[in-house]
Amino acid sequence: MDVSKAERIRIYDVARVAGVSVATASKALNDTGRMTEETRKRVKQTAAALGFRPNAMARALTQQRSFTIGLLTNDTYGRFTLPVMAGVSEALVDQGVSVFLCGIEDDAALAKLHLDAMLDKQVDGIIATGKRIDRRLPVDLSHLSVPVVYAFTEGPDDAVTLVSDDGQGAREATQWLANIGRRTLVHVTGPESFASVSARAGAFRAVAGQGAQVLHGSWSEAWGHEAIAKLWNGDAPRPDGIFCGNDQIARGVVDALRERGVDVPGDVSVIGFDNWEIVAAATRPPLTTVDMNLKEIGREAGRLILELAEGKPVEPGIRKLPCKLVLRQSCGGDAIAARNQGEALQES
Amino acid sequence: MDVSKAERIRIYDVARVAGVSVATASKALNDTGRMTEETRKRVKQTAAALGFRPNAMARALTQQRSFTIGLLTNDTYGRFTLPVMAGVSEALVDQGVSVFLCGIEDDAALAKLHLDAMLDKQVDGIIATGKRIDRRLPVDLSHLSVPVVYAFTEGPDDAVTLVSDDGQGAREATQWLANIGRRTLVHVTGPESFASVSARAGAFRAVAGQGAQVLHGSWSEAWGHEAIAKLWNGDAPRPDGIFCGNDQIARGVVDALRERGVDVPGDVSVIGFDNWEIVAAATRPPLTTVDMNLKEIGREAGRLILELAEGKPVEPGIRKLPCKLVLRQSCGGDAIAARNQGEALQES
DNA sequence: GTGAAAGCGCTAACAC
DNA sequence: GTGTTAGCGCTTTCAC
Repeated sequence: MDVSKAERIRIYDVARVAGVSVATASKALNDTGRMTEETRKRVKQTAAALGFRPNAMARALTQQRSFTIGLLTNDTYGRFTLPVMAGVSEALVDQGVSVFLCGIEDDAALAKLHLDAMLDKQVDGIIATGKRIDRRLPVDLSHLSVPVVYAFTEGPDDAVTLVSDDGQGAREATQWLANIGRRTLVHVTGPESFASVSARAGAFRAVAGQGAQVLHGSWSEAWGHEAIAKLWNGDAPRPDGIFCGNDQIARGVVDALRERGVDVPGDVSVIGFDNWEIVAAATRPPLTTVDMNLKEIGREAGRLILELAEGKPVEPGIRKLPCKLVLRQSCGGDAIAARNQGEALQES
Repeated sequence: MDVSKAERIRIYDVARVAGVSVATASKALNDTGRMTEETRKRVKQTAAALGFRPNAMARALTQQRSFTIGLLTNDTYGRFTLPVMAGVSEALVDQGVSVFLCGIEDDAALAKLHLDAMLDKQVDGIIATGKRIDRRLPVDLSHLSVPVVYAFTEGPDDAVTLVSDDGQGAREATQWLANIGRRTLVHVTGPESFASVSARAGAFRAVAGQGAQVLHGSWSEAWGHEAIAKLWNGDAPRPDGIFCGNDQIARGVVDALRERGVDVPGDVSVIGFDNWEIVAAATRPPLTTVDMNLKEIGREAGRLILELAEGKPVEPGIRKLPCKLVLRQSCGGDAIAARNQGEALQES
């Protein structure tokens, strides 16, 4: 006889077996109310023995908390969303909070559909995320009855927003190139229209000098090749350090250099941005690159949405989380840089 | 005055405004029960006017259906899970069903944690998915009180399971190479331990001849390079058609060939497997490759879990969904192949 | 200390 | 046709 499909144990069953009322059982299990320590213990033991698990929906109905949040994203490819999602989930699973994932492309109607479905399901909060920090999702989340946290996507001014610190990441990368002795630096990056591109380019120039060259193109390997063709065929002095706007460009750059017989990292050091494993690890040599710590952004978003859901006050505004330089082999001079970095720190 | 945080409209409000009882309002809105068409219309209009949206949790409590399902995956990277997820979501969002995404790595404890959380939340069903079709998730889903569908991961024999048809995909790819006139075919693929590797290799040999060479290695670009080194430095006749086990290997193969001065697709045709955009599109030339139709697997999984949740009978067993050859430039001879393909079809 | 009773928002029998 | 009543499974006053 199959006992697997047995009905779920309800608190009513626990109460009956433990010889107490439903009310007492509830209080015992939730560590509320007053009662003999003995009673509480007995109820808990019976609950455990029976394998009782409270029905979250019933609980939500009374408590006005569903222990459920929604993650709205327009990043179908998942390059940005997945790490964020992983972080969110990691921060929330221990609190018993589950996450609805809603991919909305850039379709306003689809976004509304998902949003309404989530709201109907009484989510405790919504995390909005996307693929760039200067674009909004095609849906207005500013007047909902549940809290919203924006992570890696643009939100209203008075919202709680999390982004990576592009300036700091670019600064560290450029500084690293300088520290290992590279003197002629170039930044090969994406389209000027991206806010992150300006932020990174600005930081690059602040370290490399205002005259340092910045080349804009698409976010592709092809553009990396093209940029090297421009740099090597032109009249200007060739760079010995190249900081790229993302890993795909960096891979194109490294490939193009190798094809010209230029040694990386012997002759030229290259640093990427994103730390997208599939690209960075497969490059020959593997890319030294800037990691945006998206998972940490996710974790923080999870923590914040939880605090908001619990009614705790959270200071609105944009929070920039630091990036981290990940060392592989495309840069070289690690020992030198480490030493110089150490000195720089001591000086400050 | 901010009206945004206004309390949600309940069915009670609709009933009061429409001048009927709550029961009548419920029936009117759900198109059940009997009443004047006029009453029903009036109730619906008031509901719309007030912006009434039923509380899904309250509804779930009575109906025993939460309109929520769980997606369990151990594919952190998301290369397989994301398309599947997109398909699932696409099939379900119109039905008002939301999806809990749970990444469980290969951690049994984490899996249990997520599973329990979902079960507590009364999900109507669970879709299990992973990164290979011959491995199980680290959690037993076989005796749950909710239906389970396995998509791109191994399940029990009597379960409903969806996988891509590796044999058919490999057959089509190999046949294509033969159709464009390639005579010496080689298959460069992943570790023998993968069931999909055997399936693809078997289909390859069935078309290319039992003596056709199959090289096993890792799923990496590096292995693609290595394989070409072996093939070009050895004594055996060099192939003019190479079918690869995934796109990363294919990219390694194409790069290695180019570096040896071998023209792709002029001298050698290369076909990959996976249609992983980031790899396939960035390869020079872009890869012709086999797409596993993961999104369709997801859609089908969504449809099936819904039928099961509604109590409809679904035939258990493994369902293989067809793969599709995606033409880009690494293969060449499209016109020839198309003609031969056409003839082959007419003959059959 | 413990339990009876009310109620979260909705649906479904069953009266009228 | 429409309304009254009784729950779904749980938490929470408030008596006792």
